Amino acid sequence: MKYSQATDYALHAMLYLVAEAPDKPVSVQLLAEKLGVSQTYLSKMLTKLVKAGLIHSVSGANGGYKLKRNQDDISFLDVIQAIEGTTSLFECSFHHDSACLIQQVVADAEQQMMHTLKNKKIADLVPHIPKP
Amino acid sequence: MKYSQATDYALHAMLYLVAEAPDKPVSVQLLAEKLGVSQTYLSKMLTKLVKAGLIHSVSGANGGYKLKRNQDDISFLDVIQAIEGTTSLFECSFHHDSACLIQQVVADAEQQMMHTLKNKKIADLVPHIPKP
DNA sequence: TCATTCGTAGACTTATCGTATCTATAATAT
DNA sequence: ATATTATAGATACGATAAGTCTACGAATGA
Ligand code: SF4
Ligand code: SF4
Repeated sequence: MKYSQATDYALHAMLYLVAEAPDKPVSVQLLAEKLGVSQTYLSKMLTKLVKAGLIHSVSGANGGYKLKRNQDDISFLDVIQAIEGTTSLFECSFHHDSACLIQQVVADAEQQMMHTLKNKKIADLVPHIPKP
Repeated sequence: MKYSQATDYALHAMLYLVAEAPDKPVSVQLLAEKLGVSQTYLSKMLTKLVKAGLIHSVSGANGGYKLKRNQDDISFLDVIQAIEGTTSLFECSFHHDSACLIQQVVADAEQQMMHTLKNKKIADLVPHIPKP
């Protein structure tokens, strides 16, 4: 069980947007080049981020993507859930109890993780970006 | 991103073993019937649990599986890791920094979850098993 | 000893999902 | 208008999960 590689791309793209966040939108072409991934594929993830309300897209010449919200509001959880979805980590196959304990234990644990990811903002690590 | 269904089966099998834990080993045939899954498939998971040192197998007539450790020592994390493996939730594609922050944030969050799963023992919810 | 019962292991098939590409379309700046 | 850029859908490919089948080995008991 792993996060998809798409999440990896999305996190890096967001980090770039937050770090270099100018007024000008940055094109998927530039981002894709930085990340070493194809434009068309990366655009799928960016579109998901748009639909999640994290970034804003501008069509046409000199268009691209820029942040929508205040950058300090964007957490790791936001990005991850935008890509991976919000379905819970564990779903039992039988459902014979509405308040089942196995499910509840795993859900609890997942909540712990989500809490940490929610409190960590992308902007938090801008000062520490490693050199590519 | 979800836990595999195999984890679901393994957790239920363990719960059954802990709850009904007699001296006599319980056969995969019985377990498979209880869980509504084929014997051969379930046996794969049980074999993983054996290799992880959680249960003990007895060959031959009247054989089967029984707990190895003290049942109070068996945590959710033990079972989950036996099935899913122990590779971390997130691995970046570039690795240009040995102490990368993106990776570290996610790893931290995962640790939170693992901590919760480690403190929760299978035996904890024996008193609350729902009726199938 | 021999047949029966039961776990182990590997090869194998099938289904599902992540990864990736291509193409057509809509929106916008110059 | 034309070039530029995001969006959407179809499609193909590959990896992994899910599940089956069969042969083998170990223990029991008759
Ligand atoms: S015991 Fe809980 S997790 Fe298992 S099948 Fe029933 S409701 Fe689902
Ligand atoms: S920034 Fe961190 S997570 Fe991203 S590629 Fe570099 S080391 Fe990996």
